[in-house]
Amino acid sequence: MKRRNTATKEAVLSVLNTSGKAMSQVAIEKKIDVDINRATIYRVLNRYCEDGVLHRIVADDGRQYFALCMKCDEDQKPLHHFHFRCKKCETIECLPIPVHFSLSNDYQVEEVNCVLTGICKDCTKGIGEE
Amino acid sequence: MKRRNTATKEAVLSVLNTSGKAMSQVAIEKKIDVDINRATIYRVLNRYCEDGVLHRIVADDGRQYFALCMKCDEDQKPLHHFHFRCKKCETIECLPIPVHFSLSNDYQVEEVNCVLTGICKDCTKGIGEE
DNA sequence: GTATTATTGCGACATTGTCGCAATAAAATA
DNA sequence: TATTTTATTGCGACAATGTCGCAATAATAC
Repeated sequence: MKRRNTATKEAVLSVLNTSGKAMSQVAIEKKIDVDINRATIYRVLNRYCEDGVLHRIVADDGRQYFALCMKCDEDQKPLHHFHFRCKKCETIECLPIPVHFSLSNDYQVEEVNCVLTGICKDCTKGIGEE
Repeated sequence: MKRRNTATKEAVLSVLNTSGKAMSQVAIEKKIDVDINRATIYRVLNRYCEDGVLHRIVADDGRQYFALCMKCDEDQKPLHHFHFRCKKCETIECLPIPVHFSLSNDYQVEEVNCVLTGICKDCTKGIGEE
């Protein structure tokens, strides 16, 4: 299925790009200046995930977050990495820490989802916006 | 607040004990012979988590799972470990694989939630019940 | 046996994520 | 440029998850 360029898609990507962090649908909707339907945002995000533009993180708050992940582009292959969810500024950032584990090969690992939760660097230092 | 012994609480713990895996509220409710209210199960589970009897895992399906985690008792301190969610038999098991990461100490890590998803050992071998 | 209060069932609620349908608009075609 | 094709969108609805307040129940202490 071919993809079309729309203002909506670009707006979503732009928000994620400038934030540099993983964002939930709600956070994206808040940051976007235009008014985009909730379901549409989810569809745009899901399509970007299919196309490998974004990756999805499910945090321990049970919500989905979506990130562009700059780090992925530096390496050839996007390695699984840890994420950090800050309870204070309510953002999720991709940590440049790869996830390592060794599992007997009768397990078929398809997805890796690792999230650390707490207070992030900026908020610890008091830089984080409330 | 003191805790009281009730049939409900014991039934929930018993189900988790015999299963040996992490279970969701729905899975627990299905396995339990008696009829227990949904909200009550959640409250029982949350109380057990507060008391350190259970630990909570949020999987990448966005749902909470609760486990007794035998491995935790062998060591003095319950180390953070990986979990494996099987898409086929829809169970989550605690893997005896500790989670390692080093993060600069201006991050305050409060929770660790690591879940691998795919097809588990038993289901790969065809042992897993459908 | 009685009093205290932790626990439970019930109903209600907010939130999240998805889906079907009709309307819209981007891209391809003539 | 005008027309066709069909990807995208908005809207409404839905199921599922997890929580909470309230009144009723029952475990423990007295």
